[in-house]
Amino acid sequence: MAYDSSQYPAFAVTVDIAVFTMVSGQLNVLLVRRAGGPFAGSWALPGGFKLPDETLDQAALRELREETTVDGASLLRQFGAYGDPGRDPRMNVVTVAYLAVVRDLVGVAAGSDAAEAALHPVHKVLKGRMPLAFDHRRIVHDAVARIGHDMETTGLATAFVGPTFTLTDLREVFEAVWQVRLDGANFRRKLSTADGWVVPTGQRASPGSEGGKPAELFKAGRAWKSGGPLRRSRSEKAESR
Amino acid sequence: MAYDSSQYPAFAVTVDIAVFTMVSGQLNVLLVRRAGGPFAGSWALPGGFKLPDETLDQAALRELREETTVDGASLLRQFGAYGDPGRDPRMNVVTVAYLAVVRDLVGVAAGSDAAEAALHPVHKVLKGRMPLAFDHRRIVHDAVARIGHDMETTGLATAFVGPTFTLTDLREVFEAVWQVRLDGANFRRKLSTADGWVVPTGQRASPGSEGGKPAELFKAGRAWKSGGPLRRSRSEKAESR
DNA sequence: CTTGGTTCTTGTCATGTCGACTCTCACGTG
DNA sequence: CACGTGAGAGTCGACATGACAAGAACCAAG
Repeated sequence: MAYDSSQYPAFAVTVDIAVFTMVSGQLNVLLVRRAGGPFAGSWALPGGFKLPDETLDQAALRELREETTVDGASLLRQFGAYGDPGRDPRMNVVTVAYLAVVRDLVGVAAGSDAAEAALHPVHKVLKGRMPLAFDHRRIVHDAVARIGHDMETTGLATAFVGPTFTLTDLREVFEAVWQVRLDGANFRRKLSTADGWVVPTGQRASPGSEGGKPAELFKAGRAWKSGGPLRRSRSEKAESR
Repeated sequence: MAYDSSQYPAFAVTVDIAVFTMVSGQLNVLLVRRAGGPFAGSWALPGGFKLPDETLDQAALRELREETTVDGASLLRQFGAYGDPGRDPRMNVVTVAYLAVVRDLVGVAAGSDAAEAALHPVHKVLKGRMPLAFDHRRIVHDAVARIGHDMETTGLATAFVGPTFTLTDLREVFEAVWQVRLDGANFRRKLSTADGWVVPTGQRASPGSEGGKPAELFKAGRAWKSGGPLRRSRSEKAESR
């Protein structure tokens, strides 16, 4: 068996990154409008070609910085590879998909390869008739499923909130991603039973215009390193989203 | 932006498959001895190059059949992509890793690209000093972690046992993969509380040479479609394996 | 055929967790 | 200063869990 590399099919390898954030209680995903090439003008996930001298993780980080102004830092997470024939009309492309969760997406700007960048509610992207380039709709769908799953087994939920947060902030993350309603009192009991989920800061948030008792501000504890505090019930998990 | 495919770095894309099975209460992985090329003579995961006109899933299925006599059927599961520079000395290769779980691995034979195929206990591969080709040791490590994880959230555990099984058979799967000891009585209670985990067949297994009451034979119920019956406790999950 | 050892199976009990609910507290608004 | 609102604390019953004990069904040795 000879190892002439020319006898094996050549592929381009790309990375695509699904960046999620919370906008007024709704899960949103960052999309860019393609400036050229196939699907020009369509919304797509930010991404680009992997270079030979970088790892996949590094490529994802680089592309995210190039196409948007998001600095994904350390919360990039690979979750799938997509290589169906014909998924890119130009050539054979296998893409490795990453997801990231950020809390503030204020400086969303388009990079060199993108004409525009904007946040879109996930439910509109998945359920509505909003065509995405390539198979990116499927990738977004898988990413959302992965987020819901990882919030059970990792501390991913804390990535949606800031360094300090109220329990209501955190609860709304679970409610939005899992599409459930959680009892605030039980949520507090679960999170504050001496486990290290949340650490009180002593400060209080100022109530909204509708009044109410000011909520305590917490920061995330150590327990999130090895899992999440809540698990979806079997019936909740069966939801299709 | 021009779309001349020659201006983008070319990669070879491969699929590697980690096939796991249970041998006398121990988790084993199927490895092949490389017949030629880099790492000739070393043990490696079965795998090979993806072709342009097939999906990644199809490539994994094909390679598994070519290099071994395993017919992985529908239980192939993609779990990661690996593309570090230099992981293959020949060229730029990105590999997409799959895992499979089978119950009977009697007809293990080497295919065209492999000189030999054999099962190896996972703990020897990971902890002992058994060098694998490329970064396959890391891939096996990730695959084992994924199996342990998926056994909490999918019905993967049932893939280790046959169409009918005793509760002890099934319990040993959890014990071997999670490296824990489970109480047989509580395990039975959990699995048989009218949920549809196990369905009695009415038959009984014949006890081993050491005697004992013959165990009931069950078949898997519907509940495994949407999760697993057991969850690891936080302390168990912290184990490094 | 009896005895001991082994495994499977059923049962019990104390403890812990979970969902649902009520009540009080502290704020803003009219 | 009442009132609405959201935060936080407490209660209760249902259920799940871990630990353990005891009975049932088999094998093997004496």
